[in-house]
Amino acid sequence: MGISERKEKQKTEIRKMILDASMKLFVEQGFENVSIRKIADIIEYSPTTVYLYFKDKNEILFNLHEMGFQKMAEFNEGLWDIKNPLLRLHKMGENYIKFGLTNPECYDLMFIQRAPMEAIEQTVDCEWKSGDVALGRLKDTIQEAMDKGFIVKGNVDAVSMGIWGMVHGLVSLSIRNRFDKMMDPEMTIPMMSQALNWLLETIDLTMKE
Amino acid sequence: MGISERKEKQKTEIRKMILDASMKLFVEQGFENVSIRKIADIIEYSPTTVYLYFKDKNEILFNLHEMGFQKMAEFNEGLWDIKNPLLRLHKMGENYIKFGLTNPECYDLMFIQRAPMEAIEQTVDCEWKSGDVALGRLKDTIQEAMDKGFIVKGNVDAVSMGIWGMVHGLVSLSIRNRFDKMMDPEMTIPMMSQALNWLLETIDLTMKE
DNA sequence: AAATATACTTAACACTGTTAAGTATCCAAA
DNA sequence: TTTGGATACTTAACAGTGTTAAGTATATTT
Repeated sequence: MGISERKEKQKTEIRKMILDASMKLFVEQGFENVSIRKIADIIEYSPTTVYLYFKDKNEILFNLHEMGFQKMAEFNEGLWDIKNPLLRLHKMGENYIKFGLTNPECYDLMFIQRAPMEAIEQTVDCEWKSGDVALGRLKDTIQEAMDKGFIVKGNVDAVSMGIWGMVHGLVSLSIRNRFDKMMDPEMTIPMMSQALNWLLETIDLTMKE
Repeated sequence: MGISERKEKQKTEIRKMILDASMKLFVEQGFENVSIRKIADIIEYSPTTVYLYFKDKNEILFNLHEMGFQKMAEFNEGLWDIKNPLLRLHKMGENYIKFGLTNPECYDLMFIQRAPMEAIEQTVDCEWKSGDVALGRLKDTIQEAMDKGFIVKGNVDAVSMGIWGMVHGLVSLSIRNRFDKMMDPEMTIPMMSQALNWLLETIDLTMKE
């Protein structure tokens, strides 16, 4: 079936064109400028054509959100070679914050915007795979730190949630401008590092006694 | 100048009508249904009249955000009588999470949406007073706990930021549906409590030795 | 009575996501 | 070769959004 194969290829090629255009708009003009009409302009098709390749805008934004996770994965390359789980946890937290602050729009789409989750809702398996994978790595690291007696043993799920909550809270308060009027802009990053250090030093058992 | 006073009163009365209508839409139909035209419909004026009383929609949303902080303050009444700063800190955290989860749209406007901060940006003093007050209370409690030797001494600003970050992170991940596909919906609230307890127990020096 | 200030409205601009209906183009069967 | 149908795409429209310039009554002041 050479013909239907070529058809299929064309289908995925136009899908790629749409996603490329979306990404271009996203990185060059920001989230609010990713509109169906502007995408259509770039790929030189009519706006309605976009709907022949994607169910709705949420599905496009879900794909951008996935690319965000890929970018984050690249950003975290080399982290998984770190043997000491506590040190790895430290670097993971630092990287998470750094990634969020240097890619605020990307982070926003991944962890704040509703659109990608609404796209998942209308899917068959209805799973947030990217999120699961990312949290999984955190859990594994914390489990390992507990097993080795580096931090106090406890509910891994709750502790993971707490640590993720803290770094996400710091990043999202920052990129949604809740720190702007609260403190010197030059101090927010050091302060966030300090907050993370405080948490990780507090749970660290290796330094004590 | 009785006449200009009456004028002024009328001005504030219509402002109140607009805000009442906005709040009505907000609580009955949700954030996405607060539109200038719908507000105008309720108060039985034309949409453009709204702009004679408010600079833009952001200014209206800023006012709703302020009402949110008032609601939160009422929610927290009785907290300030608690003598033990560590216990108070505990209850503050619990209340913060509870408030966020029971008033998600309200919380969203207060701590996630951009609109209120954009309204502040175009103001004269350019200060987030409500945020300052709320964080101030957290700082005071943490300072007190440090002074009394209940928790490890450290940078109050960083610790406050960390704790606020964590509770905000948990609430915002929850109300922006990042936990939905991650765990049993019935377990998220207990899990969040557990995460908070874990943090506060970890920093608690009163139980140790 | 005329001029001016106040309060409000109409109409429009420039957008948004989305859908129903219509039109070419290509491919296969009669 | 011609006809019929699937494929790919477009036009036009719906139902909204925030916002502004310009116009119109009404009321007040000169």
